[in-house]
Amino acid sequence: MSWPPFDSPCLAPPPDDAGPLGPCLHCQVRHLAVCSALSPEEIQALETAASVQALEPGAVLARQGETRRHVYTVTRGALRLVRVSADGRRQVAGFALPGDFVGLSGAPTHQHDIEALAATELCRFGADAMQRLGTRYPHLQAKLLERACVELDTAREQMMSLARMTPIERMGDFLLRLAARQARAGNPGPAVALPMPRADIADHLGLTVETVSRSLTALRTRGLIALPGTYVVEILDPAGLKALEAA
Amino acid sequence: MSWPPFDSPCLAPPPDDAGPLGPCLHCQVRHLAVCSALSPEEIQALETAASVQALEPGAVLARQGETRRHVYTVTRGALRLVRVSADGRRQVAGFALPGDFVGLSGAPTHQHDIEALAATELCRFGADAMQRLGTRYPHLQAKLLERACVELDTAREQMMSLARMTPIERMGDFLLRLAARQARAGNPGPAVALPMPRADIADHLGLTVETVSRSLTALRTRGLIALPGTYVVEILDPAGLKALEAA
DNA sequence: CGCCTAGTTGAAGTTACTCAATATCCGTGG
DNA sequence: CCACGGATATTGAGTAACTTCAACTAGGCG
Repeated sequence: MSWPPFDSPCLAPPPDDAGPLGPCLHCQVRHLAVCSALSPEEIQALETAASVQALEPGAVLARQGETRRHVYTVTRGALRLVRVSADGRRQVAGFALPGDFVGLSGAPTHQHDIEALAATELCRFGADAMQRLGTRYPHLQAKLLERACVELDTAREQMMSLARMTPIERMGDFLLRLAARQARAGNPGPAVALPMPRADIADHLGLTVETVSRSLTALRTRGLIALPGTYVVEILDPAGLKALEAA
Repeated sequence: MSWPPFDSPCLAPPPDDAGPLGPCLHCQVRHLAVCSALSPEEIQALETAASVQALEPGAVLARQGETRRHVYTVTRGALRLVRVSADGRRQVAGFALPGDFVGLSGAPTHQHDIEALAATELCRFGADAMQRLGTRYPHLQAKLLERACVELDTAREQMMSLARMTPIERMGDFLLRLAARQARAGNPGPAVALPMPRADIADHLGLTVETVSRSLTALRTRGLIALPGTYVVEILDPAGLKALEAA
């Protein structure tokens, strides 16, 4: 099995004084701090509860049904959240990129398989430690809640996409969303990396691989995107893509 | 416009000593308390921040794009969360029944129109008051977070349904889910009330009204459900319905 | 009692899926 | 370094399924 090439930078470049926890954990904590406006005390508490974890492409972080013992924040790479039904139908609930939380759920067990799409690094927090921290630092928990609510909004957007958009519109929506996330993570350009194979996009958008391929071709034919490589999309006409959805 | 008949009981029957806040607020607070194992102090704080709101069928609680000033818990009736795109495509993100929270979102504005499907009563909390309460009572905020995570799980289930199920399977899934929610609210029987018209079910499941109608007929023909009235479904064979989805 | 809205049922038309063949990309081994 | 092999992606033709369009039925309110 070969995986799409994908290397994402740390969210915030590690400063020289990264400290004993190493650059990646540091930048993750910095990221959390930036997002949450945490106090030094809170950051210290987070750092104490965290540990770093690395995954090879294809590695499995968790399996559907396993007990949820940790929550994670992604610092590098990419993950997919996959659900497979008894008869083999596959659904990719989402992709986790640097800065995203993974493992948030109301259930005591994981609701998805969580698999690395590329070389991935995460910060791991014990679920109960996180809960204790949340109780001790309400501000932190408030940010977690906000994060969950944003995820909720995203999921509902995705529902709209699945329920009411044509394949081409879904593809455009997906690309714009991915571009926005990569922009937030520091990738400015029109080139968007696709860390996942076509099959994952298909299972994410409720389509077949063939339809995904045809949709990409259609967008290229219309001059909205370019496809310099299998796993790279250049967004030539963001406004045109956006217009697809609304129209 | 006429609305499906729907009357849901208060979650917990109001005791005689309902107090100055009235029976419905009382039972809502009791509900929150039961779900959250709140302390008397926390309950008192909640009651102080809350006020009751009633809606006629068809009344609009909020419009997409409006500033979110409140969060609500439903004590009676039913609501729908609707999103309409620029070109008129409609999506019902979900239905809120007694015991559900409404208004949770990561965005500063409402992401959906929120409309009453029946005579509805809610408890209203100021959004910032709620935030203050959450900071002051971490336990309460933890419950809110859990609630949001459960919503997130639900939304992802819905994604699976939209992406990978046939119309008949979606219909079965929807009915089972609705039955489970009504069971939790105290309705035990095989009879499930549909507080919404067919068009709302269609826009919720990503189908057309016609397909919804045909799916219901198909389920009835297979002996899985009965349709004693337009807005009532009897689930004759829950196992058979469940088997549809997995198969 | 009649109109109007909502729901059901039927026939035709699109659209995305399925099946099949070809092309391309990568990693491997000669 | 090039050639090969396997997997992934693209492209093409046919089919099934859902939607669309249309007619009909049922129920509620004036």
